[in-house]
Amino acid sequence: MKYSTNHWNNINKVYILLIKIPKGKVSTYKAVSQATGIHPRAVSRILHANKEPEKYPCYKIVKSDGRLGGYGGPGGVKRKKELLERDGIEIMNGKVDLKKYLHIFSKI
DNA sequence: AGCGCGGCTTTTC
DNA sequence: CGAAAAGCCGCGC
Repeated sequence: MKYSTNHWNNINKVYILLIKIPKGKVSTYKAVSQATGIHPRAVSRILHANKEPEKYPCYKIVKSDGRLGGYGGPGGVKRKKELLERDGIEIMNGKVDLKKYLHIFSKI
């Protein structure tokens, strides 16, 4: 099988990667997917089911083309944008400059 | 080159 | 069991 199916292990990996993202950087669903071996769909699902958003900043995960995608928290995407800007990330035309702000994960 | 459409995979209700 | 969800990729026009 191409992707991991161990629920607990997958969730763990995603959260670990999330907290490893330094301030002022973001990541993408795809990057997390590749780093963890989880399907992008599953990643989004895990992030949405995140029970501790303060610990695991799901807002730092954007789509592969730089757009924010969605946000399941209060305020929706607007809130997500604010949080990103608070971290010093510029959002131009509703998109994040991945070349500047994408965090590359070291091996997991 | 840009837009629209459908398929794919996993998790949750 | 069936459907939906915070996405991604490939194809056709």
